[in-house]
Amino acid sequence: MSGPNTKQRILGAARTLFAEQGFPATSMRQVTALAEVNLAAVSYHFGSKEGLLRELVSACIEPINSERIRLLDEAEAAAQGAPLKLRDLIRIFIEPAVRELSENNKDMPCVFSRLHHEPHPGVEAMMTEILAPTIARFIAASQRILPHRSAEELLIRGHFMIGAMLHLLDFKCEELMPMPGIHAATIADYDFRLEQLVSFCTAGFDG
Amino acid sequence: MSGPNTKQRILGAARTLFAEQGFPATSMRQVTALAEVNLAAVSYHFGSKEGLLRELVSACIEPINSERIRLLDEAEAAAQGAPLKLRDLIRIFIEPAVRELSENNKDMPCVFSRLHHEPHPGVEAMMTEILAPTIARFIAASQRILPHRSAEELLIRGHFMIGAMLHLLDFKCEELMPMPGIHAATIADYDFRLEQLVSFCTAGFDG
DNA sequence: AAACATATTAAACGTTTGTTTCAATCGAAC
DNA sequence: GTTCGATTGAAACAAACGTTTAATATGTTT
Repeated sequence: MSGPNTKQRILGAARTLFAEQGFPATSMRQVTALAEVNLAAVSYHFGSKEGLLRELVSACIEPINSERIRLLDEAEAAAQGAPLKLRDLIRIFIEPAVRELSENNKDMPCVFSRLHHEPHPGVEAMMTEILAPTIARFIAASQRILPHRSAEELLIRGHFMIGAMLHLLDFKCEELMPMPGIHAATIADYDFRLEQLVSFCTAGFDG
Repeated sequence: MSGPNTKQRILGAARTLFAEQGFPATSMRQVTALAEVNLAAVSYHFGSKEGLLRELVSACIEPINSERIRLLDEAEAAAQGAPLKLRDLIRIFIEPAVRELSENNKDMPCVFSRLHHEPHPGVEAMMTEILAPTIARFIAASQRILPHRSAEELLIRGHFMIGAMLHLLDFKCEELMPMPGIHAATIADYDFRLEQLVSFCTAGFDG
């Protein structure tokens, strides 16, 4: 029994728990208990714990990534061969990920961030496989904007941008916030975060 | 028997394995096998698996952190009350961590990075406890340098800097590198990485 | 109504986990 | 040389792990 869609419930519970505890520390019994389904349902629907992870990974990454491609296609078509503005390019890369933070499930970006750092070999390969075309296009576009910078400089700065973005996605406002003179609500605001990150990376890329 | 110093061997093995696989995915049997010591030695010397983690955390963080404090004291004394240069302040924060990458055990920065993202509650508390004074001083110093920026802006940009730095520390050159026209040796060079990161963050902080 | 693939259940599978036990061994102080 | 605390060794502990099994229920097709 257990509700109309067992598979979706498992995915939802896994998303929450993987975000909170990480993949290796989360047991299938925790997942199925939270999803209120039978333990064997994971093996039945996903084959294994790793199969569940792989399906969750694509569900997390694919939408963000294809939105990036879509925005990039759109912007490059509108530019008609001219280089994009650096700030626009960076926003195209960052905004789809940060937007998940405010719109959809708030666990998703946290999983997204954690997966980037997950030492699990299958996940690493999957991430790079999905992200490689996007990164290649991003580097190419940035080379047209900043022709005086070497490919190595742009690549490593792209990595800095990803690191800053992931750290923001994984950022719980409650943690480091007992600081004097800090208005927590300001930092919690998604638009503030997004604009700050875009500004930081835009300046950093050409700095 | 098992060598002159069982405790050190366990710490070394744990550092390697935690860096490769993360804390939850690493078993005590793996650690003691690599360290070539008896399984019970972990409980004897560290009380528990978590005790081992906690001791490893301080061993990883403390030297980096106290070096930051030392450099900051030194620079502020030399400045005689005048604000530091932004680039110098950022270098003070970044260089001690990146230097571990080139000088000491190459696993250490990877653990350091991974610990920042470890959802383990005890570790999170420990990290913030150790890092809080340093971050507070860094924010205060940056406020003197960039008085036109709000405390919220500086705090969140400090977070971006930490994210970029951690992502660099966790960065394995072999992973994303099969890219056309990229000279891998350039990116592998620690001085190149450090200078790029300092430039990126310096520009980003005031961008 | 009978047959069917699909889905869910409860129970158990064999392993592996972190930790403990207790005897054996070590290294110095007396 | 003996005593004593500190350390190591081999073995076992209960608990939790991912996965599998066989039986039951469900809903659709003949």
